[in-house]
Amino acid sequence: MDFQVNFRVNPSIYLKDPESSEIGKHIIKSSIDLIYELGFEQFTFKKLAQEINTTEATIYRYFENKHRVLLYILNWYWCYMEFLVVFKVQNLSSSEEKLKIIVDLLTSELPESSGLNEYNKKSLNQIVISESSKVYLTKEVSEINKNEVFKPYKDLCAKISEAIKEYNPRYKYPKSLSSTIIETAHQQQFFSINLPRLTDNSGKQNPRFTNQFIQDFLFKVLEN
Amino acid sequence: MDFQVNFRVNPSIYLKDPESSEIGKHIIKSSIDLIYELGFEQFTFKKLAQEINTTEATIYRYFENKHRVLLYILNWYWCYMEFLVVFKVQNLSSSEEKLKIIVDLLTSELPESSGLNEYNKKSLNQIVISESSKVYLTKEVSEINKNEVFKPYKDLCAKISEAIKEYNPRYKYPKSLSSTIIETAHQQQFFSINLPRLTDNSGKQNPRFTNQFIQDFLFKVLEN
DNA sequence: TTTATATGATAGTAATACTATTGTTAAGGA
DNA sequence: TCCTTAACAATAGTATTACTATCATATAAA
Repeated sequence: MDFQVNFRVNPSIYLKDPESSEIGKHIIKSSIDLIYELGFEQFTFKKLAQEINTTEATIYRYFENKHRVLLYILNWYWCYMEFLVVFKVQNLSSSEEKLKIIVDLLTSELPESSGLNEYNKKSLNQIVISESSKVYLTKEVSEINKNEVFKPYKDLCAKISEAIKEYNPRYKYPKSLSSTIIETAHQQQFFSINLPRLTDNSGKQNPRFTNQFIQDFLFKVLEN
Repeated sequence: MDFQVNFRVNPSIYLKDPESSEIGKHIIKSSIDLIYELGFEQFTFKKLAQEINTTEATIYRYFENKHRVLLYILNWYWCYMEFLVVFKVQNLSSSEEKLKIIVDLLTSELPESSGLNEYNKKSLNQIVISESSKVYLTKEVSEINKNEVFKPYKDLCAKISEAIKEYNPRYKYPKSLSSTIIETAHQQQFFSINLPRLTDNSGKQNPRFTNQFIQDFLFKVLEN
């Protein structure tokens, strides 16, 4: 299956829709590459402008600031992840299978399809792991949350919690467990690479480690 | 019990030991207040200097940059938390009790003792919740990790994983489970306040929620 | 053809994240 | 006692960041 997937990202995130022009698409594509390369703190609109041969002024016509760009990228990711969850889980009768698929999706790299202006999935993946929490860990969360900009994250969380409830309707914390496995998926991958002594994956560098840890954990928690 | 606790923080974090002078102690104390008040991004050495009636130049003699100050504060916190864990868990024979105490410590506010130049524990607590991951979620993690600056975190993690192994020696992921409950303790508290739909604590605002969630899942995971 | 819109080019500002220099004071050693 | 050193204050200065503003040009829509 190879088709174009697009999501309508909440308009309050941007000033001008980056999907509406070539330069806009270029902004997102190159932002993903640059944030991956430099880290979010060192990423600036000036560097981005140089990269895509335009000016800071132009980029500011699309986004208020770099935080909004990160928010846009993550909104896209959350929407895509929810789409993948829905898509891959449909027609499955076993709720155990559903949960396994979900854990796979959360801990594997995004599928690299061959669309033309596709984002670099490897970079996007690393951004999700290393930078995603910076999007809400800010003094202005409550303020920006008023515009529903975290809705795709909440929707993804709700979708996963449905599968959890299906597997065990008596479990009391389906949403917290969802957000925990989403965040833990990023964290344990980050720790495995950068601070392995915070994991049980030091040394061997088992690429399936996070997957195994979370799956083990999830089913034990949901056991009766 | 009311006594002075001090920890020797890794000297590579600072240029001049802030514990060695009044102004140094003032730097840490006021940094905690200001980072809490402004958030880490808006916190600057200029504002800090104004707050304590000194100059930027003086602060730069103690710390290379504000990231190091945050690292110092969190090192102190991790050391203190490990101390509390060791202290409160000693003499307990039941490993179940030990784990319950640990979860309590991770999800409650730090004890407010009455020492003189004590840090504001409420602010410190919020900093741990909202800012702690910024200390490692940076492109330079591996670089700064070489100086052992995350050792207190790893030690805390190791200490908790000992209690886990004691409770269930066959559990395969004690360290990952430790780091997961530490991080989840912060996350779920943050989400409860700021993005409650990512939790099962929306509306009611149960202050014991995070505690109950983590205790529930910890014992289910460690059950045989 | 007119007109609106998007972009490019350029300039400018306030704040940030530093570095450097110089002078004063106070403590410690000879 | 004098001499030295260290710590800090005061000040200045630089490069970069995070914007905002202005104006000219190209191009696509009316």
